[in-house]
Amino acid sequence: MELYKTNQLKIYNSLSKSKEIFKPVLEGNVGMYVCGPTVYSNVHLGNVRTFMSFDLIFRYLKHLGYKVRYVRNITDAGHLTDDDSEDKISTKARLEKIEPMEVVQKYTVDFHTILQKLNFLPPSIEPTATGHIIEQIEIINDILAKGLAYEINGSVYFDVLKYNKTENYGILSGRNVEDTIENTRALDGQSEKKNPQDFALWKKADESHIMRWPSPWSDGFPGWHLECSAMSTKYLGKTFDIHGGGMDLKFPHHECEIAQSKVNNHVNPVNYWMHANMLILNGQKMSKSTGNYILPNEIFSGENNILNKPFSPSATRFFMFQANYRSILDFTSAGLEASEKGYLKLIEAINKLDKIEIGSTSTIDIKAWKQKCYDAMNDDFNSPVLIAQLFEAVKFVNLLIDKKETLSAEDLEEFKSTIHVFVFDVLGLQNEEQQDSSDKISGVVEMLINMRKDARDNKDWALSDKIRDELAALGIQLKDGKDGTTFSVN
RNA sequence: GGCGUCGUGGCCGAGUGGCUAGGCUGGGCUCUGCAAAAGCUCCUACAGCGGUUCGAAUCCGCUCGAUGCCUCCA
Repeated sequence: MELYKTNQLKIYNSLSKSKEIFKPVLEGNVGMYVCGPTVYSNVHLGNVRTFMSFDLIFRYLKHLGYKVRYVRNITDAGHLTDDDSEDKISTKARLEKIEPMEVVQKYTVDFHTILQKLNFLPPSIEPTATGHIIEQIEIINDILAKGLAYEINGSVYFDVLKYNKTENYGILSGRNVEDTIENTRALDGQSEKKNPQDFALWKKADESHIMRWPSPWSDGFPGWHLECSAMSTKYLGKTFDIHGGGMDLKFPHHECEIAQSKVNNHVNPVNYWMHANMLILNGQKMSKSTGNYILPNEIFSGENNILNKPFSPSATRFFMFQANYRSILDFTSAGLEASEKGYLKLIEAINKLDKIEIGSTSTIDIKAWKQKCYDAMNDDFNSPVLIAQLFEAVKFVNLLIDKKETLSAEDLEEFKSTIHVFVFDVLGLQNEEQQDSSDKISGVVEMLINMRKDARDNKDWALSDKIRDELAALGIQLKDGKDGTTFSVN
């Protein structure tokens, strides 16, 4: 039987601002859409955090036995820069003297490479905005026909005030349109709009604009909120289960999506809105536009001004999951170092699992422990609490090896498989320690351990300590236990 | 200015109307040739001020502080 039938999952819904019992539209199936990156520069760690949160959610939903269609788009057109109406992709192309689609390709590859290093599962569908121009034009036609958009000078804008007469623009972000009117006065640069809070569905391209498509209104490009509506509807239906993204997209982006889809399809597009919180650096949100950010590769290589040393992808992953996805997380060297130590401790325990001997009875309630792991994840994907339970498991492992506790064959098997499920399948961590110590290194170290044992038996402490210290200098730590010496590679 | 979120022990970070978070750091003990590892153990907390309550860090109000959005943004 599928696990989702016995696990009641609760999800925090941004729309209701409360945790709700998750019930998919179609039993056993989940449709999930997450706003992906705009590929005009390298993804920074803040971007990655959001995607990582949804990678965890994707992984857990799959583990529960749901058939998940996970759609994460690539925004390769459509974002306006603030100084003019050129879009971000073509601005960058001019700066770098290359074709717009070359920029798109370059940073899409970068995005995929980074996510692969961090052991992400690929989404089911990864559609691009430029691949769905026709669908977007269809939606604009429909909204125009329904009288909730208007055309001016070849551009089409969504009429927010008219929409708000019958619907609630601000339902997600808790705003009301009147406030928006008062407070966008200073920023009202685009005078062709009827009202400052109207947003573009289609923008006419000027002469210098390279990325452009024909449409009934002008040669131009789609507005930046439209692609998500078009692609989510196309692949997941008019109403689907989960829509995710960063907290900063709540307004206006997701608000606009709701408005577009409601007009287009007459139904609420999303049942559960999920928003991942921001990653903070130097007390400020990480952001490309302010320059306050760090790139994943800079973390892995150590080439940055923030961290004292390099950190592996799994250590970085572990750091992220030690905080809840809905909490603001502060990125610091000390924080990463603490997480790395915890991660290594966990992996070390996993590598020792095979040393546990089967006992005749069980002195630990493995079923109760396992249930706590599920309870944590069922409570809005509470990864920090799951990790706390995994550290309980580390404690168990050491006690079992010391024979201070015992497990029956059946319980031991369940214990091992549960650890593997949560550490590798759900959290998506990798056993980096094991990969680093090849058979050859293991053989050499085992030989040195034997030599050291002889020295210790002869009370030749000088030689014994020399072997230990020189190995330590190479990053190989020896650990003397009751049943001999083991080692770990850092 | 408007709409939000948050303020937990040395640090990072869960959670909750009365009952242990967890990790890192520091102290003690056990083990050990010594150390490390491992085990046990100790330390300290819920921004401030009021209110509700038998009882609040947890609910309500105010104050202070931080931060996000309101303009592209994960």
